[in-house]
Amino acid sequence: MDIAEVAKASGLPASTLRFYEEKGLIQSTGRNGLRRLFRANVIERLALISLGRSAGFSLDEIGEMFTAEGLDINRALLLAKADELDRTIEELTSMRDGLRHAAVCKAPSHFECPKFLRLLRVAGKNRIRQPNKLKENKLKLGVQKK
Amino acid sequence: MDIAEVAKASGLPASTLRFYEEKGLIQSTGRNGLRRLFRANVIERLALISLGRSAGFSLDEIGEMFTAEGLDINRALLLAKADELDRTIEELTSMRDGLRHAAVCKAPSHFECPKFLRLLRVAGKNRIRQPNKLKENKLKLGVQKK
DNA sequence: ATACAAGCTCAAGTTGACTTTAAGTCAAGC
DNA sequence: GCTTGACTTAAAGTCAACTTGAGCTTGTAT
Repeated sequence: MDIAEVAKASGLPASTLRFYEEKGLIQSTGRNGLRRLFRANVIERLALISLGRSAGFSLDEIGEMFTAEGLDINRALLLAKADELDRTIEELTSMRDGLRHAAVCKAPSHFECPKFLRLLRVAGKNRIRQPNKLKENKLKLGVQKK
Repeated sequence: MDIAEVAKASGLPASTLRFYEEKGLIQSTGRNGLRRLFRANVIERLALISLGRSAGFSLDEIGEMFTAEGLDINRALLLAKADELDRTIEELTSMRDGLRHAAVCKAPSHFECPKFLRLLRVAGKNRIRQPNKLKENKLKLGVQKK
């Protein structure tokens, strides 16, 4: 496959594919002139990378996961990330409840509302970065049937 | 209060306070020579800002929330953010379950495991940026009693 | 044979939320 | 009078994950 096909199949721009290759996350298997050639299984790779990103792994972490040939998934790392997600989920949940309460709370100042004060205590940690303009993400992974 | 006191009370470095002032998120009420003076209620402001950040608001969004004097919270914005949190929570939950499953799954390739494939479909959207090195966040908000 | 769209490389730019640095001001203490 | 330390400013740096741009090369269609 050439880069355009991979881009289309994965939903990722060619620039990202080059970037991922440079980072060692994917490999091209040769060139046709200048042009990169990819094997079809790169799509699966990219799906895994996308998945990892969604789960909060950094590209570096993802890179450490697949060694040499094929994808060797580090189970401990997975479980650790799952635990981290648990904590995040809990915090986001309090946050969501707090926001809903704040929207209807009648206390004259939020600082006089006990729920709001509890919310303040819950916050503090767990700052969320604004995601990278995820305009429309159109990952078409129907994990192709050969 | 001078900037050092505010820094201590809020847990935020002075550089961040200057940055927030420049962004219009907090105000200093005057100067003693060159030195900024803050009113005590700036601590509450900072607590709100921290809260907003934790809930996923950008600084710009937070800035739009408190108009002029005092904090005027935009209820619609709050509810919208709460809904957004709901979606995020759902996705993170699938993600977490998927990770836990992947860690124990016996299928020869993850691509042969139906749960894993479902996980792949759930992902796609909702990329999480690595949080801003949140070494130790030590917000000491005991919301001071006058 | 020639045009041209699509690739290529390498370097620099973008974003958001800060942090760091360099250079300067100032009150207090020795 | 001089040092020290806490503060000031403006500008530059950081981080991750990409994106963009300039300028060059190529396979393929006319």
